[in-house]
Amino acid sequence: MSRPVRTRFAPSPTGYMHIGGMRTALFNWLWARHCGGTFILRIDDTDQQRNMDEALGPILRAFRWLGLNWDEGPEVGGDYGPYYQSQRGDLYQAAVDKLLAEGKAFKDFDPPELVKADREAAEAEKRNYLNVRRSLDLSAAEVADLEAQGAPYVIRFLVDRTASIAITDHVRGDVQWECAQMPDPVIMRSNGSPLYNFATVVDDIQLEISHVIRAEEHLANTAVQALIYQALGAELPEFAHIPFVAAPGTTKKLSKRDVGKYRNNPQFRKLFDLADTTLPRLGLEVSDALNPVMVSFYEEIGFLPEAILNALARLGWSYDDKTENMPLDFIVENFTLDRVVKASAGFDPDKLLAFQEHWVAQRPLEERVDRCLPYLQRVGWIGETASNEERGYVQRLLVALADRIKVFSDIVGYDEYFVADDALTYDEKALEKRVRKSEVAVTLLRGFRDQLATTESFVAADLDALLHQFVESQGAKIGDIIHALRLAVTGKPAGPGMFDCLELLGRDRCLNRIDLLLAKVN
RNA sequence: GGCCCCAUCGUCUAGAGGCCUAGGACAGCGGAUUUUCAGUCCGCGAACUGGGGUUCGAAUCCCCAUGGGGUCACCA
Repeated sequence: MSRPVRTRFAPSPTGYMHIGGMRTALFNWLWARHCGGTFILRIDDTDQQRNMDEALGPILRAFRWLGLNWDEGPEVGGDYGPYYQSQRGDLYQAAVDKLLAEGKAFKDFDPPELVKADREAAEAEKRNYLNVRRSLDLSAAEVADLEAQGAPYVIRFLVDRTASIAITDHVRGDVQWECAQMPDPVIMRSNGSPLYNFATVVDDIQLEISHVIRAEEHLANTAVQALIYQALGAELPEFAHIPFVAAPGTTKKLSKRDVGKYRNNPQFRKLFDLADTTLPRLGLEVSDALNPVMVSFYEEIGFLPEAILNALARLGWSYDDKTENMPLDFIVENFTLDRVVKASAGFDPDKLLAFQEHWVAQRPLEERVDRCLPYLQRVGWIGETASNEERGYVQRLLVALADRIKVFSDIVGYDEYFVADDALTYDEKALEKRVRKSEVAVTLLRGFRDQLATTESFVAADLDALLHQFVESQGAKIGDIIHALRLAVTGKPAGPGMFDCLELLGRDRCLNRIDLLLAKVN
């Protein structure tokens, strides 16, 4: 039990990185880093024949974005490579040959249709399905004959149905199974490619994986895998079956297949709303690869890696009874398997947003500017290379916006600070209430417009004083005009402090916009 | 259905027999600040699935029930 810690995450190249899978990867990464061990990325592509760059790109990108580096795997290589299952055929073949030679596996010549019929028959009789070992009755000569004829066959691992198998799991404790009802799993297809349950064991042995940390949904697979370890004469790794990530507010596994349903999930709503309003502005749209179940969504929409990492780490793991906000290095230092809970953990968008707010608040202004600029460039509100002037303006805007920017793409919702005066859009409802139905407001606005035109200083504090003096001289209250003023210069009923808005926009734009509104209501 | 796993506030969790009239965080609600929104501050409501045991004592241990979930491929 004292071998070096080596953990792995073995994604299938699907073209996207699932948030639940990312959490599993994170736990593997954390354990390796906590122990000063090695974290490996292995690509489980035994069943894949698509474009590898396209399929793997988003996955590696997610790891890079979150800063989860891998010590061995694609692009970085390593002493145990290759790290693509599709390139490790020799290993699987050798293992199969060994099992075959020792009588621990057999060639099954039953055609797929027959196997299927067996299964359906069992089902019809409400009997538990067990594969029928017809091929086991074949003599050596018959087998040789069939092979000579080129008859297709799969290779099955021969389960000892009198045995039982047990593991000690770091989160589940002791778990055991009786093998009596266990079908002999196919370990190699008729085309010679290995199946997951087999390949993963062969790989984990060869890669000297010390801890297999994976989601609970793999617990059932573990029985046959453990049997294969034994048959191959290998020591079992340590297992830790962590709870799976559930859909918000449910105990059902978060699944890419249910993305459509999640739209109606009240707790998921916020994220989908964010996706629906912001993605299109960025020239993107919700898709199978880009939605709140996928890591790329959070990157595109402008979440901070710290927030995602913090939220993911807290899904099924805790440090103590009060610590919530934790930077990665703290988590690495304190992450242990014994503090992983057993019950499934529902992904909580609200909590994620809260982590995001916390970590954004920690970032220096300069960095927040840097993170917002790309979005503004994407929508064309500032130049491809931001001028110092533009940068300064965005910086002042961010100061005024303060905590209102939750995710960095939120900045594209503040078009009023960038569009031409005559392109400003107005909140109709507020306009009706605050301007059209309020003669006082219009009158005051007209009067204050002249004050703004002639006042010397156009900085927030002075404008504040100016307006207060003005309303006092008119025998009015600030509330009588301020909403109309806000509508006039920003078109919106809410936003940063009024005087910050005025200063930010500057005299010309303010006057121009007030005139435009006044003309509009007359 | 077989096998396996799980069960504390709405959610994420703390809790490893007395520290629990069950703690924290998020969300919710109320109040304060304020020109709006966001924020901030203060406060409130909110949970041990049920039943049997074991024990002086159980959220914590055991059993049963109930409920929820996962998995049963020539997918990973």
